[in-house]
Amino acid sequence: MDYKKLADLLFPDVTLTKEDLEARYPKRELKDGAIVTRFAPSPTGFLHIGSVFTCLVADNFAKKSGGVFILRIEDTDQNRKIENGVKLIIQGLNRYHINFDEGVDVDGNDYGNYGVYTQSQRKDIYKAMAKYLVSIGKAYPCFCDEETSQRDKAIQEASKELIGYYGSYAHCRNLTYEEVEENIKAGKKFAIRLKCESNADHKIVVEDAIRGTLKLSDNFNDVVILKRDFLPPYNFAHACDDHFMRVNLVIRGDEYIPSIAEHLQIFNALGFEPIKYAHVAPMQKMEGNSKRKISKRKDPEANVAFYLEEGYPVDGVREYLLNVANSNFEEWRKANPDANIDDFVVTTDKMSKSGALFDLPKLNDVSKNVISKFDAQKVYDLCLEWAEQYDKEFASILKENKDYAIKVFSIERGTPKPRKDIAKWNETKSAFGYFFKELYKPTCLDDYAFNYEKFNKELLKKIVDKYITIYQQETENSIWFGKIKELGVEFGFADDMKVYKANPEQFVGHYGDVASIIRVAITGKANTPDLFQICTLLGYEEVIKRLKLASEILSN
RNA sequence: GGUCCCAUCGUCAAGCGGUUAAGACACCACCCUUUCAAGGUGGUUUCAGCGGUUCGAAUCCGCUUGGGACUACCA
Repeated sequence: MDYKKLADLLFPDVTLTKEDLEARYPKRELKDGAIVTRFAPSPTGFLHIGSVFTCLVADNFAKKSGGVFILRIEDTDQNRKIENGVKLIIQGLNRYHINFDEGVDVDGNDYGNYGVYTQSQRKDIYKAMAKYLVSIGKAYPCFCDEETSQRDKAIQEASKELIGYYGSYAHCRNLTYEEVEENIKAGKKFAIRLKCESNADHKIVVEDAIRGTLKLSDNFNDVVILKRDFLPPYNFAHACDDHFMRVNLVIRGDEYIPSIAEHLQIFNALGFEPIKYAHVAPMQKMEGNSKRKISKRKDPEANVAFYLEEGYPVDGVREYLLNVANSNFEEWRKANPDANIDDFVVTTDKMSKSGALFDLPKLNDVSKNVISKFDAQKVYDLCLEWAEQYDKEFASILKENKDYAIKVFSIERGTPKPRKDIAKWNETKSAFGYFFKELYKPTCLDDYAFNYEKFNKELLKKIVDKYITIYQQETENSIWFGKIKELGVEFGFADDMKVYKANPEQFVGHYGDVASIIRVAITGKANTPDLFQICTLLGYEEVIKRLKLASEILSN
């Protein structure tokens, strides 16, 4: 068989050669150990949080090693492609401060010397390489239709044989030149298949950067490397693109582990150096008693939009994800509490082999810590940015009361032990809303269970009423608090915690309880920052107004 | 079904043949207390099971169980 002739018959228009491509995409001149890697999404839906995770890791590898991080769009499946898919991905990634050295921008323009970076525009490369494989006898045209493969599959299933296109099921593997020519003349469309030289009994051993040594069964299938539409499936595009983009570490989800053998076979047939892999475990989610991969369909938290909507600060999510990525991150953060997150070096050997369960409470904790370190201006800016998109009412209140709002956010901020009231911006309103007249809702004090039988409605009202008569705008916290204590003593509360603890039955409660009553009366909340500062910000009139309101509600 | 991957507290996890089996989140208790938080201290809870190898196993090897992935002209 003259393979060269066959190749020309199949690809009469293709003149591009492997040598041309090797020359067009020369080896990169980078320092030793530089990692060239890529993120290669398919524009088939929203941006998945797992993608952000993988990108964070990949970006870190590339940047820290003096390498390159590439964005490549894998849009060879024309059926699953969605409108604006690419834009969605890039914008989402940019929100999380992930930037590429080469790739495609939001407007679809390429940047970098190893492009183009969109697979549907790289057809000439795939065709050239497919032609090359045919010309050296390592690939062949396949005219089989879907019916044939369905039928074969049914037979294989029934007889418990391996499922695939191999052996006697590889109908087109040994077609003669004349038969191929005849089919083409008849107008039959064809795909290109790799001529597999191995079998399932053969085992291969692969070193994975995360998994370590992997023992896999070899591929036995004559896999399709060029579909009937002459676009490659993932396997062939992966080999051609990662080779010619001079990628040296492929970071991808572990669902690809079973196809490593197939991919390496393609690299080998092509005469490419085998590539290194790092297979990342996917994020998981609890369902019933078992874990499962976090799913685009079922889980809102799979979509990065979820975190944006909830108002998780970008730095909080990034920090959480890094926490999941590398077990020593926490240690590093402890040692470098104020360091920039970008200074952390992610390593493959510290990456978990099994998928981490997405832990929202942990995210909240991380996020609270991150926010607690922001200054008031930053809290204001980020919160407003969030509110403008997701809570217009709150946004306009923030804008109208900018200086005031910043003062609110300043309470106990910038201290060695800053408050940790909020984990995400959508909590700001409920945590600080009472500061704003528009959002303050008086609450019935009696609804609060103070856990003391003696705390009846009448007593509460008496305390509030009395406080109204003695309240003054103080300049000193100590004076203000002294009055709270005095007020308590008058109604039988202890003004000394130790005395109270020694004989709790002798008192109605302690000064903390008095403060709580006043706190709820003024703010409608049991948990707030320092009440004195709140009163100062609110101003005398407003405080009195609210106390009167509280008293009124109690008399009903 | 076949192939492969994975398995330490409720969750994230250190661990690499000898440890009282770290730490973090969550939960509980206590302490501190000029309120609320924060903080401090302590606690509950873990090596999936069974067999080997070894003086010695969470660690190495088998099997079992459980979970997951793949099994497309999807990626």
